[in-house]
Amino acid sequence: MTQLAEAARRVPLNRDRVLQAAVTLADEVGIESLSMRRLAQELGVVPMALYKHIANKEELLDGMVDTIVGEIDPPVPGAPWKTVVRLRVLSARRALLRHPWARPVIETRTNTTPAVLGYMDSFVGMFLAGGFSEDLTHHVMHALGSRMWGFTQEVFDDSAGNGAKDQPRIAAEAQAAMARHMAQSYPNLFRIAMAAAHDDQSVVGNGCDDQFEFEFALDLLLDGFERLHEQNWTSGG
Amino acid sequence: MTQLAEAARRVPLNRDRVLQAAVTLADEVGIESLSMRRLAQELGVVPMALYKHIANKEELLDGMVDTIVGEIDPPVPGAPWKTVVRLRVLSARRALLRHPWARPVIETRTNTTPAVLGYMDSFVGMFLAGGFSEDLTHHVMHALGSRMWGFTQEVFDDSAGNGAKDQPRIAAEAQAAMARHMAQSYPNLFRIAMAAAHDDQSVVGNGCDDQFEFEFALDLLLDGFERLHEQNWTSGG
DNA sequence: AACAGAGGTGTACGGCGTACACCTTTATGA
DNA sequence: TCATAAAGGTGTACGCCGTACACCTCTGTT
Repeated sequence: MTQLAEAARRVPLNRDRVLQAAVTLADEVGIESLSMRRLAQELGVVPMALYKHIANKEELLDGMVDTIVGEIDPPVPGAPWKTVVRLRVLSARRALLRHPWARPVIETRTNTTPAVLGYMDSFVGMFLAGGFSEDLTHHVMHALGSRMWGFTQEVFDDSAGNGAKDQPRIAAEAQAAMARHMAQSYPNLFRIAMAAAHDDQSVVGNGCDDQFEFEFALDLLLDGFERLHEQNWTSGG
Repeated sequence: MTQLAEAARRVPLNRDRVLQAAVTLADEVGIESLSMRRLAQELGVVPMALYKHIANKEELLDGMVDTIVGEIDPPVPGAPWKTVVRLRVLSARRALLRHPWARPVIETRTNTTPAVLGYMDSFVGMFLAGGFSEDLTHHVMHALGSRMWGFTQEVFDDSAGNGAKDQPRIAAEAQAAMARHMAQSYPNLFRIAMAAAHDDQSVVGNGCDDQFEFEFALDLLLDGFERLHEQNWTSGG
C-alpha cells in the first residue's frame, strides 16, 4: 500500500498529466475552485512542483483550452460546406457543454496557442473549400466568432502583426521567417490575412474594422429576423 | 487645505459615489486592478468602509454594470422596429467600448439586477411593438443575447422561476405576488414568458431549449452566409 | 566514483476578500 | 440640554491566492 503509493508518486509528473488533472478537477469542482495549490494537492505534490512543468497559471489555462480544442471532431469529409460547418460548430458546442468552465476561460485567453490557431485555420478552410471568397470568409469568421468560440480579430495581431511601437521593428529577415512559418502552418488563415491586407494600407497588421464586423453580423441577424417575421415563422411548439 | 480635505472627507460615502469611483477606476487602471482595497484608497477611506454601502465585491460589479446600462440610449420613438433595434444595439456597443472592462464583467454576472431586467424588457418591447409574435421575439432575443449583451436564458430562472427542489415550494400567495410584480415591472418579459410557458409543461420555469436556441441563431447566420455567397457579395473594400 | 541536471520541497512575500469588534459622529426626542 | 441609538468609518486578523527563491534528492552519464 505504502509502497504502491510510493511507486505511484514516483511516476514523474509531466505537462500532460498536469493538464489532464486540471481539466478533471475543473470539471468536478468548478473553475473558481481550481487553484494551483488545490491542483498540486490532487496530484499528491507540493504546489511549486507544478511550476517545473508549466510556467504559470495562465499557461495552465491555455493548456486546458488546448485540451478541449482537441475534443472537437474534425470536419466530416465530402459534405457541402454548410453541413460541414454546422456539424463542426455543434461538435464544438458539445465539447463546451462537457466542460462548463471552458467558455469563460476561453473568453479570457489573450494568448492564441498553436492548437487554437490550427482549429481556426481548419475552420477557415471549410468555407474556402465551399467556394467562399477570402473576403466573405473573413467576415463570416468574425460573425461566427463569439458564438461558438472566443476568437476575435486580435488573432491576426498576435500571429502576423508587429504592432509594438516602442521597440525597433523586428528584423526583416525574422519577419519573413515568421511569414513563411505562418504560411506553412496555417495556410488558410494566411490566405485571408493576405486578402485582407490588400484592401488595406497595412501589410501584415490586422486589416479588421471592428465596427464593420459587428454591423455585418448584426445586420445578418436583423435581416434574418425580418424574413422570419414576414413569413409568419413560428417555432411550431 | 487641511480643512478642505477634512470637509471633503466629511462628505459621507454612499452607494452611488462608490459605484462611480469604481467605474472610473476600472476605466483607468483596468478591471484586474480594481480591488476593494485600491478602491477604498482612491476614496480616502479604509477598505472595510465600503462594506457599509455594498454587500461585497459581487454586488459592486453588479452595480457597475447597472451604471453602464444607464448609459445606453433609450429607444428612438416612431421608427420602424429594425431601425430602433439597430440603433439601440449600436448604442449599447458604444457604451461597452467606452468601458472595456464591462464586457467580461457582464459575462460573469449571475444575478440579474432590476436595471438589466428593465433593459431587456424594453428590448423585448421593441420587437413586440414591431408586430413580432411572442414566440419569434423569444427566439430572437436569444439569438441577439450574447452578441451585444450578456443576457441568456437564465433570466427567466431568476425572475419568474421557482426551480429549487430541496426546499418546500414557495407559498402560492408569495408566488402570485411575485408574478404580479413581474407583470407590472416587466410587462414585455412577462408576455413572452407566459407565451413560452404555454408551449411547455412548466408554468413559470424557463421554457427554453438551449440547444434549439443555439441552432436557431446558428442557422440564421448560416442561411445568411449562403445568401451572400450565392450573390457573390463582397465588402467592397 | 563524480557529477550534472531534472524534478520535487519548504519557506516566505505581497496581494486578495471580508468577518468581527470597536470607535466616532450625528440626528433625535424627552 | 443631554442621553441615546443608529449610521458610518477604523483596525486587526484570518485564510486564501500566485509564485520567487534557495534548497535537497534522485537518476542517468561519463
